Formats: sequence, structure tokens, C-alpha cells
Amino acid sequence: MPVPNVRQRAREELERLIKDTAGRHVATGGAAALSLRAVARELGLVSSALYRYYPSRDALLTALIVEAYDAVGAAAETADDPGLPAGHRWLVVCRGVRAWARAHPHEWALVYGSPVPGYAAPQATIASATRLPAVMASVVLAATADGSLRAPSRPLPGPRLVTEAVLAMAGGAPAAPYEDVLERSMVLLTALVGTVSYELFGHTVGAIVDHAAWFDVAMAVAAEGVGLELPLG
Amino acid sequence: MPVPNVRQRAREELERLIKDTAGRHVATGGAAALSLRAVARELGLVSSALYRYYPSRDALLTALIVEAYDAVGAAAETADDPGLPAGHRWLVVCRGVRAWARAHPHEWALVYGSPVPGYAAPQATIASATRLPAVMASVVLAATADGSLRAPSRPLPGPRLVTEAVLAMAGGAPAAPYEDVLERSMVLLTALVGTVSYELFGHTVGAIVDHAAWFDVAMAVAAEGVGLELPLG
DNA sequence: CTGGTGCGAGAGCGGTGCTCTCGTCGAGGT
DNA sequence: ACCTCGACGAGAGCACCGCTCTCGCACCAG
Repeated sequence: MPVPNVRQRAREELERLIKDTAGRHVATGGAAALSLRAVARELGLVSSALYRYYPSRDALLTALIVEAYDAVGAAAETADDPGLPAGHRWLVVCRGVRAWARAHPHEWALVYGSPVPGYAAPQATIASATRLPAVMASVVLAATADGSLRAPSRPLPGPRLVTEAVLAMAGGAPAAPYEDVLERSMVLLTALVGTVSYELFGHTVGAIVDHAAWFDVAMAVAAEGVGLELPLG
Repeated sequence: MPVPNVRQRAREELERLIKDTAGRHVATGGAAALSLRAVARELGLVSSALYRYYPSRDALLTALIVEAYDAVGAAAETADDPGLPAGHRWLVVCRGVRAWARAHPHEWALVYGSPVPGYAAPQATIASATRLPAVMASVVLAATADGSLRAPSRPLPGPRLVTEAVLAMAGGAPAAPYEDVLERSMVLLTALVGTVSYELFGHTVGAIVDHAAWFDVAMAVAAEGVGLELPLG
């Protein structure tokens, strides 16, 4: 039979419908504006019915968080163009992420803003959360492979600072002269999300006149420290 | 008379008491855990009485936000030591800010996390919010004054990207070879708050093993792009 | 055909922010 | 010294929230 379990299909359908409706509410008013009762009302349901599908408001929010992580990861992946030089690649990735964030500010806040009160990221989110770091690693590794990454003028002293998991994702410890490239390139990530958040959360109002141009500059300046040369102007 | 208006003094006293109590609640459970009723209960008042002092929950939250801005600014100022070389100065400032943030994570989220739903920073906050940027500017200007700031290898093309207000705070347009120092040094700021938030909001779990050491590295790498040399190791 | 179960409705609990009204009490002006 | 007026806290109440529990209905599997 082409319909092995009609019940389950209907369930998944409604589950997705609830998530989509909740997503639209969050996109409009932010996480604080997500109300199970309002979602239920819009769906012609009573609030208690939603608990058949999501055990709590936080569970629904978590589903939206995973979706947002995936969306920003996807934005980075589609913006990326492996044919470009590494510096150019990273700039277009950064621009892609910023564009997505500006189009979906509340979803951005969901993942990179203050975490919800007692929230601890469940295992399920890490796969989606690592898509953006994976793009970054891919760009940096390409730059080390073709030698376009400038070697650090001052190699970092001391032991490794990243976990085995990061080392594994990078395919083992980098060779000279790039031994510290993993530690350094984390800065690309923090500069990207930090700069986007800084702008999105309103900390640049009254200080920056051309946000798009300044964003490019910020990415270029940050990348300079890790040895990646971004195109300017 | 030393007591010109007893009424007003009592009012200010209670106003401060309310704010302090609310601050303790936020410090414990975050902004979402701030409940006017709970504050009133703890003070032996009924909830409606609080509205004599703060017109809304958001107003109370705004008062706490201003306080938090001031606290992080004060942390930066006390950590600063104008006698040190500029690179060293900025590192200790960064460490001071990070230490404050780790001691007051919810207050940090209040100012640098996702802004509250419809919140627009009132004028009253900007004086407090600019204390940290002012410290940064002081360090960078010192570095340009004594020439310890490395001149940019690739000067930024195009027009100014910062507002007149920033220009005024820096005491006018910087002279060669530091014409673009204001645009570049904004990266110090975004790297600082971005890195602290990245760690505080849990995005480094599973990726970084020694957060304190990595923070120093991140600050050094970011500063390298603006021409400031931070001590390592 | 029948039994079980997944489902939605409804009532309800304790909590929230906020408003309005109503005594009271004290400080300031006469 | 008195009186008035305004600030104040209490209390009730409104509309909303997340979440729980119970109860019928309907549908699917056996």
C-alpha cells in the first residue's frame, strides 16, 4: 500500500504546520512573542491540543532553533563558491550570512542572541549548528592547501586550544607553518557572528554610516589577523 | 534644613530598593525571570504599588540595562592601565570585560544579547553605553600618538564609514598613516563583545578546551588586523 | 464488528503585566 | 493649629500565559 500509516502522516503534517505557524510568529515578533495559545488559535485548535505534538513551548522553540541553525548554514553554503580564491570565498560567505541575518533578524537572535533561560542545546542541534563552522573550515583549509594563507608572523605558544572534535573535522593536525590555524581561524567565526550581531542588535547606530561597507571592512580586518586576504573596495 | 524634601528622599530610596531587588532577580534567572509581582512580594508590597515608581516592566528593565552598561564600562576603565604599552593595555581591558561578563552573565546578555522585543535604546543609555568604546578609543589613540600602532598594509579605500559623533569623540580625523584607524578599530570592539558572547552563550562548548587562553589568542589575532600587537603567552 | 487508542475540546490552576478605585496619612500652605 | 490636597499602598479585576487533567469521539487494526 502506498499509505502505510495514514495516522502518522497526518501527525507529521500537523507537526510541520504547527512549527511553520510558530516560525511565522517568531519571525514577526521574536521569541518572546511565541505563544502556544496564539498558534493554536490561528490553527483553529484549542491550546491543549498542541501538547499532543510538542511537549512544551521550549520544545517547539528548540525545533525552531534547529531550523534557524540549518537556515544560516544553508545561507553560508549557497553563498560559498569553491572556485573563488579563499579570501574572496570567505567574503561572499560572510555577506551571505549577513544578508540572511538581516532578512531574518529574530531567527538570528534565536541562535546567536541570549540563550533562553534554562536552555541547554540538545545533541540534535549540533549537526545543524556546525554547518557554518564547516564552511569556514573548508575555506581555511583550501587556503592552507594552495598556500594562499599567509603564515603567522607570531606563531601561538603553548598547547592546542581546540578539542579533538575540531581536530577531527579539520582532518587532523595542520602541518607547518599552519600549526595554529585552527585556533586563529575561530576568530573568523566570532568576528562574523559578532559583527552581524553588533549591527543587528543596534550597537552601531550613531557610529557607522554605511553598514554594508563597514561590514566588509570588519571582515577584512579580522581576516588579516589569521592571514587571509579579503578583497577590498 | 538638611532634609529639604523627605518625601522625595523616601521615594528615591524605594526606587533604588526596587531596582536592586529586580537586579538580583535578573542576575539569578535572567531577564525573562524578572517579575514585578515577585519583586513586590519580596519587598512586602502589592504589585500595583510598584507602578508608582516604574511605569512598566520594560522601564524597570531599562534602568537595569543602563546599570549594566555602566558596570561593564567601569570594569573596562578599572582594568585599564594607561602606563602600559597600548597592546598590553587593550589585553588587560579585554580580560577585565570578560571577567565581568563571566561574573554577570545575565547582565551581559541584557546589554549585548538579543534586544528585548520592541525595545529601542533611549537617549539616557548612550552615555553609559559609550564608556567601553571610549576606553577602546583611548587605547588606540595612545598607540597612534606614540607610533606603536603598525600602519595598515592596505589602507581602506572609499569615504569615511563612521559618523561625525565618532569623529568628534576621537578628536577629529586621524592623520596619516592612520586615516582609517577608526573604521579598523571598531573591529576591536566587535571582536571583544563577539568573542565574549560566543563563549558566554555556549557556542564554544565542544570546540575550545581552554577558554581563557583562547580568548587571549582571539583578542591578539583580531588586534593584529588593526595593527595593535598584543602580548602572547 | 469490536476494542483500543490517538486525538481535540473543555475546564481549571497558578502565574503574569497592567488598570482602576478607594481609603489613609502626612506634608505644606494658610 | 488646622485643613487640604496629593502621594501612597491595598485590593479587585481584566486579559493573557504555560501547562495539566479528564472526557467523549472517531478511526484504525485485529
